[in-house]
Amino acid sequence: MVQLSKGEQTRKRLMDLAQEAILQKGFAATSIDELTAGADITKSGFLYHFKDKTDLAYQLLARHLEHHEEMVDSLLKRADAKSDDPLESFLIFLKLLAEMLDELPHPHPGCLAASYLYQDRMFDRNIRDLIERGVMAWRTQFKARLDMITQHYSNADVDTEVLADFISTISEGSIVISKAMNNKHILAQQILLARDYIRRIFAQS
Amino acid sequence: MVQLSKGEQTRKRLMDLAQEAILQKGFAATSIDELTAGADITKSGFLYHFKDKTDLAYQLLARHLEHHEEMVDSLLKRADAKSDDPLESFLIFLKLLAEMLDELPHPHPGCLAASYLYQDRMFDRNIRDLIERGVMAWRTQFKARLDMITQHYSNADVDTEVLADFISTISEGSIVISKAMNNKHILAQQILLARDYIRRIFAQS
DNA sequence: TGTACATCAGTGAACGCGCGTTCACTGATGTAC
DNA sequence: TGTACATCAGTGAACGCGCGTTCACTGATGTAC
Repeated sequence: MVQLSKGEQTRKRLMDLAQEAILQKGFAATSIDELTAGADITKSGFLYHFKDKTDLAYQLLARHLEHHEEMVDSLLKRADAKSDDPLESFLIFLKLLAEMLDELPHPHPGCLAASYLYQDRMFDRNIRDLIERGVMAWRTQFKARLDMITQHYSNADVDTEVLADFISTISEGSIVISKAMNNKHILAQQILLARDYIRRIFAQS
Repeated sequence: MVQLSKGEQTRKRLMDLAQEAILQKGFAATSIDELTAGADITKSGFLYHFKDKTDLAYQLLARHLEHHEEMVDSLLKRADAKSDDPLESFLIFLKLLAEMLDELPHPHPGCLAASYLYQDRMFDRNIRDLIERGVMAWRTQFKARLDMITQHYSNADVDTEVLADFISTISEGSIVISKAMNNKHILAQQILLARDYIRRIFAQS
């Protein structure tokens, strides 16, 4: 763990509080007042760390996308360490992802990008572009894996770009359905279905 | 089309404006003022139709779930008319759904239930229960279909409840990814993948 | 080692605006007898 | 056919509160010479 300075600690506390509140109530309903009350700081202290409220939104999204990328990279690496076969490795990755999500202590709080997308008129170009680049990065990463797989299993006729998006679709969709049903196991269940689909696509017939 | 009274027309205009605004900005950022300005009415006129702002939210969600149910029922009926085989009929349904979504003139504006779920602390029990019952209804309806299919194709080993949720997951997830990438064709692409998966599950080997 | 200055991490008061809600009232239309 | 009353679909003024932002200021820590 990196040691944080006093200012960085306050800043992190504000961002953590903000992320939780935004995922529960939305951006507009999350007030600077409630964050500063939670972080034991004044409103002016908040504005020392963030130039305004949308600056907070931007920083928060950037941090979220970074964390997400780190998490996926780490799982992909662990999967690669377990198999040299691209298909097998990707299936292991999906299994690790499902396991990780199922073992979270609380129900998944939601994806900040999805939350923003359902309020996107609140934000400017910069933020919408950041989301698009984020989702595009997931697509590119998964597509590269799937292209490698199709080279090894040429019997499969598949649009790897659409299939790459499928992983993102299942992730985002299962969060929504999990929230709706108040059932934290839905994420893992749905991801394992996607995994089964990919397995079937490339299964030798 | 049913003829609407003057009051019902105003009410519908308010609800249409509200739904669009909420899907774009979220509930908290959608003000009564902007709706009444759009509907050429005073704020007090709004409160004649809705007892308060959360009453609007409730009515809106109820209407959304009704519309959704009618749409799915109509597609299922059209599919049933084309085949007596439960698997074939379900596959036709998914194709009709994909076609319908792809032919929408504008990008899909989003699902009101998902929007609410990403702001659920704004709402009370009633609204959260309504969402849960809605998603549960989708599950029940699709599960019944899938159970019929498994009876005809007993070679398949499948959890029909999880697979029923899969349809909802893809629907919700593809809306999010479609918004992120600003590409309205993603919904149909993703639903056709889910369709392909179901076809493979029950394909004779 | 001392001093001057810069940066960090905030405080505190004030601002003006927009919000949801309350309340008393009203003209037009529908219904009972 | 006339009259009394009820309902429909609103108006208009006022309310108090919370919001994001601005501005001038400050004590503690770090850095240059």
